[in-house]
Amino acid sequence: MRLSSPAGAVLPAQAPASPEAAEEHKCLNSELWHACAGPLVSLPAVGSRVVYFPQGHSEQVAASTNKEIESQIPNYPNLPPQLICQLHNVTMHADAETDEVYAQMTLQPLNPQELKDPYLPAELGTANKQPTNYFCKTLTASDTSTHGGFSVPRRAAEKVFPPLDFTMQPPAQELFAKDLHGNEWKFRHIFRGQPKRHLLTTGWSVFVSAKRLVAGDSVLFIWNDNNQLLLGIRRATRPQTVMPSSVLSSDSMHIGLLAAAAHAASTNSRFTIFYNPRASPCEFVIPLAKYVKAVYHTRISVGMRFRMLFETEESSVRRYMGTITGISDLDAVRWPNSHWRSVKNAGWLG
Amino acid sequence: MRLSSPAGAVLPAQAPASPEAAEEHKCLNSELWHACAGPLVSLPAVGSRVVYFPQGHSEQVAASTNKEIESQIPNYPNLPPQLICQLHNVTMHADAETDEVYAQMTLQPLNPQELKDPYLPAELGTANKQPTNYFCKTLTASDTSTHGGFSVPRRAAEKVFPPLDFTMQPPAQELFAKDLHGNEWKFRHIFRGQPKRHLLTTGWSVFVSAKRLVAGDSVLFIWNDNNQLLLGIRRATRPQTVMPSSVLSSDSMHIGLLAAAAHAASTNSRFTIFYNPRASPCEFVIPLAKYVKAVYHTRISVGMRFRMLFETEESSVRRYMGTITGISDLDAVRWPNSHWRSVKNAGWLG
DNA sequence: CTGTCGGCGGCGGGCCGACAA
DNA sequence: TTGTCGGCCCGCCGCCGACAG
Repeated sequence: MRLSSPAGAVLPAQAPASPEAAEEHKCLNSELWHACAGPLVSLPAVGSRVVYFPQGHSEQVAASTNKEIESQIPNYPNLPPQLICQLHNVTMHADAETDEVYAQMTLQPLNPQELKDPYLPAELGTANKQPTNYFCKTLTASDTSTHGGFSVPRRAAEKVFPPLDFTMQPPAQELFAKDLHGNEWKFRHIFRGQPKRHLLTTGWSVFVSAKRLVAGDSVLFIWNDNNQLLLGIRRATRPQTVMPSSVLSSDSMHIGLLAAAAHAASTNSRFTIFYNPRASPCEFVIPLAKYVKAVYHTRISVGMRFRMLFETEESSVRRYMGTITGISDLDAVRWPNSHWRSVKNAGWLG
Repeated sequence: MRLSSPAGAVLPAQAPASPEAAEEHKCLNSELWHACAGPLVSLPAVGSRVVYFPQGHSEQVAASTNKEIESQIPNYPNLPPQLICQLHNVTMHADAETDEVYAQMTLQPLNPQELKDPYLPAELGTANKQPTNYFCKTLTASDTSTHGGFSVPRRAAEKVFPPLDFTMQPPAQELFAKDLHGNEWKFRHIFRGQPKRHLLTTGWSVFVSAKRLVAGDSVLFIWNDNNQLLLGIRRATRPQTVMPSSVLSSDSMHIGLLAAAAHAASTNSRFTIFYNPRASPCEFVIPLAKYVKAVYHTRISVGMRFRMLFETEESSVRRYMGTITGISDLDAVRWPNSHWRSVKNAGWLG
């Protein structure tokens, strides 16, 4: 028998007896999930009211299946371009194969009288506070090579890792870090070399192989309030990384998404969607209060300057300014009066 | 840089410049596809008329997403339990990750007048003739171990591989075999040991790692009429092997499947489905002629004995006899008068 | 005939400091 | 401060025949 396969089947230290059970019942670490998702991703609060954009959802599915939307899709005249819903449930997940983070949301369209309820300020959505004791490093060729280990940036090691005992020569310790699935990984952390530097040696290459990391991907360590070390990854955005599903045609998926929303809207019943923050850059479920504020309380007009937040490679946030050059519907036939991307943002780089 | 990753990224010898292009434009080797699919899987002929069972399709999707069908799904009163369609296109595919074979079909529901056309005998579907010069072996622990190579059954080697030059000591040659994606794999074939036996040595472990084969999986070699060696795999049916998609909820997928079929039926337009022969044991697209013959020309009654074909582990076909114990609809509320699995086959093992 | 094992040789994984950017 | 490299050691990959079922 192939006992320690290099092909990702390597068991991390102290793997739980049943990973599926852990995935199903235990709550995914919220801090780590948000860190992997990035600073710009926030999830609406459970119980709050949100606006769901079928068109945006459709774009995400199109991006995930690498298929542009065909024109064969039937019209759903009863499905409005935006659906105001009660958010009954939000659960955070991570793909078992790729560790890609995504969220599952249970939505219920509201009937006209429920729409009249005043909204609470809390419904604006809680800000996604990134953890304080964490660092994120983009892997170099040396980091992912089999020739050596992982070079830890000095400040990062001092801030995030437990302090080394410098009376030892060389100073070294064992680190245990939990990933999104709750699996624990063991690394040897050593301070050596000339000049001295922090390194992760034994255990590192197993992690790289199992997660199939390549140069350009990023790793992320968090030291949380419970004195636990958490470990996440953010893969570099590689083109053509997703592959078409062989379960259902992309056309049927699009129809399913629309028909499910239309059916839920007509019967005021719950439906379930997946939100992949890193698969497509569009949030298609946003807090109702934020939407109302944006659409009704702000007067948008051509020539107005605006501000956008962008995530840089180092995961900091930068601001860009632009000028609005036009306002129109993207697809006026299918989605009349939709506010989805109705603001043309051409010129924002100028 | 990690030049030869063990995690399936190992490039086989003479890989095509663009695998995606090969996958898209070149036709998958039909012989190999059918061999991997197994002797009981046959595809209807392009241009023929077929019967499509939404209920069976639904079962496949349920099996692929590991989710039982929820009751939230709307009714499609205009969608009959079986849909007679023109089969416009059939393409054979293989999953890029797992090599799992599946077929894509383009169907168009027929209008009432087209239904009156007499059907041709050819529409019964061409029998799936398995290739003659082939062998299939279930991998042992030794075969998948890193300790050694692959032990080739003697008769298989003599029948399928090119003859060795027995004047050499030991007799040996290099074999090149193409997989479903058109990638070529190189193996050293040697006849040695005491007693003498055929072995694949150098190159074998790379193949095992890349395809992530484990003991219990099967490999399949074909020597075709063009004197090419073809190489396929059949994975052992492992429970819980498929994982839920994070693109679309399984509920939405079910709705999409039904809504797509209903829309196509009402407009007589084309729709696309995927058929995964090894994911679920149910053929939900069958030749019209076969269906007509089975339903109308055969009188099915309780107590009647019948015959079923089964695929054994060694891929031969065995026949079992049984007795029909009852006739009923599986889901009389949702699918009244459906012939899908309307024959209860309890007792067929007796 | 063929599955598994002990033997063993050699490649490459992986730990080290040197050096330079 | 940290990315890459030469040096080097040893663990395990993988080729061999020996056996036995």
